Amino acid sequence: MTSSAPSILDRCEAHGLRMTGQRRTIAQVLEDAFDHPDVETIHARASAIDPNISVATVYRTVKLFEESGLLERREFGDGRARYEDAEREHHDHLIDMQTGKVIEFVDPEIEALQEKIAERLGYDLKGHRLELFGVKRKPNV
Amino acid sequence: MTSSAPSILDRCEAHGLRMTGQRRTIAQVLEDAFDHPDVETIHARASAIDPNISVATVYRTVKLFEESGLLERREFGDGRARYEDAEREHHDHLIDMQTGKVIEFVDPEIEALQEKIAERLGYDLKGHRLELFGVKRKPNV
DNA sequence: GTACATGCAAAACGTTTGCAAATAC
DNA sequence: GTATTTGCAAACGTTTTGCATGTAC
Repeated sequence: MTSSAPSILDRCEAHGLRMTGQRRTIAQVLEDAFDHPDVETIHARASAIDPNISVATVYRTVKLFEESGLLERREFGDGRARYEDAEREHHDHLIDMQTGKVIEFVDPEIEALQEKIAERLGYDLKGHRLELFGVKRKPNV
Repeated sequence: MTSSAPSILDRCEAHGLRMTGQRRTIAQVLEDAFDHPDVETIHARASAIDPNISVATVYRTVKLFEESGLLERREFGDGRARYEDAEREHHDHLIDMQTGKVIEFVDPEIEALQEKIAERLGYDLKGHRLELFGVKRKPNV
C-alpha cells in the first residue's frame, strides 16, 4: 500500500514556498491531523514540537497555505476557522449535534446533483459546502 | 392567494416573548427583508424606523429570536452572521463568486438524498447547510 | 412593583498588521 | 547581501457584557 499523495511539505516545495522551520513544523502538524483543527489547536500542537512559534505566524502560514491551495478553510459555525489538507479525498461533513463529533462522508450522487442544480441556475459549480446536522438514531424506541 | 404563514411578530407573541418597541421594530424589519441582512444592516433599517435602537439590542434580539426558532443564522464566509426568517419555505443558497449575489433554490431530490445519507451513517437528520459556489456560465465560449 | 429589556461604553473574541530583529536563499 | 519571515504588541471588526436606567406586564 504505497502512499500516492504528496505530503503538504512536498507540495510547499513544489510551489516554491520559502521553507522556514516554523512552516515546516506547521505543515507537519497539519499532515498528522486527522481532525479539523482551528488556529489555536494548530498553534498548541506546533508549540509542542517547537516552542518558538507565535500565533501570528500560524495565522500567516495557514493563510499562505490556503492561498496556495494546500489547505482548505472550513467554518462550522462556532466562530473560528478550521483547516484541513486540501488534497485529501473530497468529502462533506455530518456534525453530531449532541457531541460535536464530525463525521466525514462522500456521496457521488449528491456531488452530481449539485452540479446539475448549479447548471440549471446558469452557473458553473466551483465549490460547495455541505454540512448535515443530526442526532444518533436510536435502534427502535 | 392568502398568506398562510404567521408573521414573525405573531410568532413572538405565540412564544410569550415580552414585546418592546425595539423588538417589534426589529421583527418588522426582518419580516420585510427578502435578502439576508447582517446585524449592521438590520440596525440601519431599524434605526430608520425608530432611531432609539442600539446595536447591542439588535444583537440581543436576533440571538433571542434565533434561540426561539424564529430566525435562522447563516454564515456565508464573510465573517459576519446573516439572518433570515426561519419559517420561510426551506431553501439552500448558491453564491455567485464574482458578484457575491445569493440565489435561493429548493431541490426535493437533494433533500431526500441528505436524509438517506444521514440514515446510512446512523443519524436522524435535524438540519443541514448547503451552499454552492459558482460563476455564471458563459453561453459557449 | 418587579422582573426584564435597554443604551452606553468597555471588554472579549478571533484575526490582522506595523515594525524592528532574524533568517532563507 | 537582500528580500522575506518572524515575534511582539497594538489594532482590527464583530459580538458580548456590566451596569445604571427605563419599560412591560
